[in-house]
Amino acid sequence: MEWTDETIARLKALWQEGLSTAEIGRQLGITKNAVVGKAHRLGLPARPSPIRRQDGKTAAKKTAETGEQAKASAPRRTAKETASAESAPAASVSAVAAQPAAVTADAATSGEASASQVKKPAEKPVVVSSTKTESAPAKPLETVAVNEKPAEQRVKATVPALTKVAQEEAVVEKPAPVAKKASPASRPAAQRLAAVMEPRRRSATCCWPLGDPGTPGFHFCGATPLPGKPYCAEHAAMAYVKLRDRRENAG
DNA sequence: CCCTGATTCGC
DNA sequence: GCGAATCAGG
Repeated sequence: MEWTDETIARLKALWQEGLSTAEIGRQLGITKNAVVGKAHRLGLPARPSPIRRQDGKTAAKKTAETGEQAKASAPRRTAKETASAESAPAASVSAVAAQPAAVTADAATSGEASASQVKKPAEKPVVVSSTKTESAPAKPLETVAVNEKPAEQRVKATVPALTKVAQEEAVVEKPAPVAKKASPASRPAAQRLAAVMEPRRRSATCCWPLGDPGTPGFHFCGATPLPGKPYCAEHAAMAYVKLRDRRENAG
């Protein structure tokens, strides 16, 4: 994997948005291991994990093993076939969304998530978390955009297609005709703040992140998004892909 | 089983 | 530095 500034930036952005490592990996066309490893090396903040390993023990065990059978090098390399499981046939046709969860807020609003299988989406650190953006130094208009970025909305990727349809229907609200980028400063601060904190409003522009957040060059796609989606048609196609099929085309 | 993230360690 | 293998919890 060639970690260009581009990919690193995207990793950072997606990581900071709270996407799962596997999710990030799929979008970048790499494995979750690569994502985690890189994130770890970059010193990115560890995100809530239910797991914590009992240190020392396993390490000692491994050390002992390698110590004893130093000759039998690279045993697990051969087990590489196991990895095929990940890139294996994506028979599942059901789920569709990568992170179309934006809907969570909207669905809740309309009160009909029909979420028999939706796992309490609200318990995730969704919208609020995106407020802690590190790209604050940017221009005000970007600050606004940041709060509408992709991950502000993530839902369990396991959301069934049916539910997704229901959600999309629930989202058919008309986005306020607000020219957010056009004249942010022309609006009263209160209004701008309100706009920022309004989770239900769909972005007026495609929020696909480009570049490194926190740097002047960072920007969002900016194209006209699909109705009810944070991305333009082009990037929505990249973001909303079948669960298992993503690794190929992402990137 | 599926998912998740963290760590280790050969390369 | 990289990431597959592995661990480990949900």
